[in-house]
Amino acid sequence: MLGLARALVGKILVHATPDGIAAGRIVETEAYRGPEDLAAHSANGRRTKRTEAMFGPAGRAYMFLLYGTSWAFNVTAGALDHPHAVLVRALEPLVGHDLMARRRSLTPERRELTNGPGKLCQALALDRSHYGACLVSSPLFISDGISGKVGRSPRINIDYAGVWAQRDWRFYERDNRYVSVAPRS
DNA sequence: TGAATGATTTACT
DNA sequence: GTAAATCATTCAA
Repeated sequence: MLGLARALVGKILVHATPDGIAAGRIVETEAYRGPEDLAAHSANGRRTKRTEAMFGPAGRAYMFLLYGTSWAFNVTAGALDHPHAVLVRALEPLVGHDLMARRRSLTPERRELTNGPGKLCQALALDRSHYGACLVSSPLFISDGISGKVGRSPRINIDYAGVWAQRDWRFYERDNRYVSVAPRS
C-alpha cells in the first residue's frame, strides 16, 4: 500500500483524448488505507456509491468531486473488498503543455498547471466519466518512469482524522517545483 | 425530501 | 493571510 504510493512517484500518467495527448510525471501521492484509516472515504468499511470503486479490483481510477469545484484522481489498490487507494496530488507536465494550458486557462510554463489534485484533473480533462476506468487498457493509463529522491510527510488537509493525520503517508519527489506543498526547507 | 459536508481552488485584503 | 464558491454524495427525517 505505502509501497504502491511510493512506487507511483516518478511514473507517467497519460490521457489520450480527441483533443490530443496530455501526460505528466507523478511527483506527489498520498496513501489512503481503508477501512481502518479514518482519513479515507472508505473509513470503517463505508461502502457507498462513491467509494464503490475502491472495493473493486486494483489498478482502476477512483474519481470524486470536492467542494463542488474540483475533481480528484486516485488509483485503487488492495485486493477485492480491501478499499485502499492512492491519491495523485501533483504532476510534472511532460506532453501536451499547450493543451493543458488551454484547459487551465494559464500559460504553459506556470507550475499552477498541475500542482494540485483538482488542477491536474482539469489539465488532463479527468472527471466522473473516468470513474472506475481500468488504467491498463483505457485511453487513461500509467506508464513506467524514473523518479528522483522521494521524500515523506504527513498528508495534506485531513486534520479532522486525528492521529491518522500524523502518519507520513504522503510521498513526493524532492526538489520538484510541481509538488503542491513545499517540504520544509 | 431536505440539510450538511468536504483528500480544493481561486480571488481578494 | 482569509473567505467564498459550488454540487454530488451522504445522512437524517
